[in-house]
Amino acid sequence: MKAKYDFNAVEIKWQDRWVENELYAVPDFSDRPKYYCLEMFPYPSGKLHMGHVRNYSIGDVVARFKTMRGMHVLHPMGWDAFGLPAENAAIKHGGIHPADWTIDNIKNMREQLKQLGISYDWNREFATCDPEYYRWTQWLFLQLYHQGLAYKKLSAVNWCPDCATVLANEQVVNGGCERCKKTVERRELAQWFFKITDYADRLLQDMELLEGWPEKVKIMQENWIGRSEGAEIDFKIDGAKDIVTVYTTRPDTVFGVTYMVLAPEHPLVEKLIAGSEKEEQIREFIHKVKSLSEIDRTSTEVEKIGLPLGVNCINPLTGGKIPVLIANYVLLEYGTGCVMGVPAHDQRDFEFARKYNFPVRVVIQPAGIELKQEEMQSAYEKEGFLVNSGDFNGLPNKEAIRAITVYLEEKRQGRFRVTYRLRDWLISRQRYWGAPIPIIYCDVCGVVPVPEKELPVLLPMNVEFKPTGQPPLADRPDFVNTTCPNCGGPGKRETDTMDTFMCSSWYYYRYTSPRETEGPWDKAKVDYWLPVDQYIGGVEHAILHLLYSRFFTKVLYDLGLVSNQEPFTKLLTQGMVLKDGAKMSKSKGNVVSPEDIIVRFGADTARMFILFAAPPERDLEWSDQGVEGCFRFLNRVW
RNA sequence: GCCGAAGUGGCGGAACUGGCAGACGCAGCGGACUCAAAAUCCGCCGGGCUUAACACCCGUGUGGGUUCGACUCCCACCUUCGGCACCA
Repeated sequence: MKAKYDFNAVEIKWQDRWVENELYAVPDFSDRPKYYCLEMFPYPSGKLHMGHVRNYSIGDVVARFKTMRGMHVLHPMGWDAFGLPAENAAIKHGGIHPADWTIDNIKNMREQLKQLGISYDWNREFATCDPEYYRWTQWLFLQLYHQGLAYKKLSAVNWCPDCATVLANEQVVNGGCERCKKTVERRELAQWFFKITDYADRLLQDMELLEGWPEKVKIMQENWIGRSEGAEIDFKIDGAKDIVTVYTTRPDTVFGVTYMVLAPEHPLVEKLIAGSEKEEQIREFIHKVKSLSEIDRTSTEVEKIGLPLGVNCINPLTGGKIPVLIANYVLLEYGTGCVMGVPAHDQRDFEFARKYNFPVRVVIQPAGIELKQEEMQSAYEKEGFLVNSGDFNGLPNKEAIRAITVYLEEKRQGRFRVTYRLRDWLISRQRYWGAPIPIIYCDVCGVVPVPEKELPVLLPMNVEFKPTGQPPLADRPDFVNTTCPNCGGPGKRETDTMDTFMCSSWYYYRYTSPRETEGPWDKAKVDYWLPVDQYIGGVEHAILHLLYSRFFTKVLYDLGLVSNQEPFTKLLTQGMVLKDGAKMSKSKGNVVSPEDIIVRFGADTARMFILFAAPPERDLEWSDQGVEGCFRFLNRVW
């Protein structure tokens, strides 16, 4: 009879031999066609979970398949090692340094990946918290800075009271912190931003290059960028020199404007109410709206409240006077922070006008029916022909959009404008465990970038970790106080660190030349290997990580640092691993640990089951019996 | 509300371009081996009507339609999941 399938002996024997022979070490170049297979690198949280096993098993199959087909395959692994959990662990179990915690976890997870038998070239491994790595993260920040793509501005930011840190819009989920779910508040802080909005159009247009991406991911990015075409129109304030500029996608309805609404934070508001008798009342209202958390502020459930400023503006087309107010539903960040109210042709405006008794003025009539403002039960938002609109009467409203904008442009009271929902990328974090932003503030010279030869700006090791709201680095005088590289006078270092999404926006270039010291990478090697032929990871990165990586690639392309316009040719978003119909999570207690499975059945059983049980892009329902079935199968094969 | 995806046996899921629905695995049932059990091996395994067997009928979320032929295409609807959400 055949010997029993002793998976333990077999797996260890071969894994040792792979290491001995450096079987998966990949030379930098080859005559064979290249293939770059990449799985999203993990955050070293402690141990591998089934999602990792699935992700890396899929990648391993692709890499091995392409190798067997005679291709020269790059299949590397590394660590997304900066981030909050390390710091939280340090805060929670005092005495553990985030660096030690992270390094420990990496050691564990590396061991587990080796046990799984994934065919990585471990010679190319790195962690984003290595100074030799974040040196180049900082260098890249400087490149963006020199391009005018990094800027600092005071702005209301999302503040998580629990994590005592600022969150990107992207990290706010349903008004709560992405990590701890705590309701997010608003605070004014000076923050560093990247001008990703400058690239909005290219990010949108180049999506046609991404044939190997799931349609779903492309649509999500498209919606996130949220391009909209319209016009800016200037309304003069009656009896003053000031101008209110609105953004609208419906310039065809300008004749129907019966009120005007500014965001409470709009810069003009202060000026308009100064000295007015209602000043106090208005201030109070503004304060109330501002203190509202993001969740209350943006919820559709919340009642729309407006407050007249006691000022009128002039409709540039009719010359008529229109009352100006402020309201909680108008957002400063979108468009111009100001909306014109057209109750007859916008449902939201219709409801608002009902509440505050603003007139409903019909300016678009559908063919065949006559709309009467007194009888309208809802706004008419569809197509029609212009009425009550002076010289534009009779025009189909689609044509009127263009005609009216052109007319306003000639009068210099309006212009075509494209707006995006996408906001600039906020990269400042008031946290310790991240790459320091390489900037020095000098009383004489102002904002001074750290000279490239002085990089990296090292993260000091000896720091207190307490969520005081002050960045921990600010408590270290020997870090903060420095000399200005420009004038040699006293300078203070920036104490914010960078969003970890920044570290993960370029790591796939680093694998091509992981020990490079003259630059972030060797261009010849990047040109050889990039773009990544197959990228594999969870859908949860459909927007953030993938959009940021695309943005970075375009900036790098413009700087001549890379030759590819897009980073990832093909993308596979694998489904989640579920148990009992829910995502595996500690809180639900339905976690199956890869370790146990490997001990009981061996890595091959684990890999086989996870590949076999569901198609890669679909969610996978965990089944203990299915695992046993795979194990039995392997026994039979053996 | 808007955008998107998915609904197939007891379960996970196959079915590539409109051509034998249910591959493969799990569970279940029957058998072999065994004193017995586990393991292993063999057979059956959507429902109905039959049943010695052939044959026949119904079946891919619901209701219509196109077609010689529909899980597959078209229209309407229902359910579930994911994303966005006062975006002017």
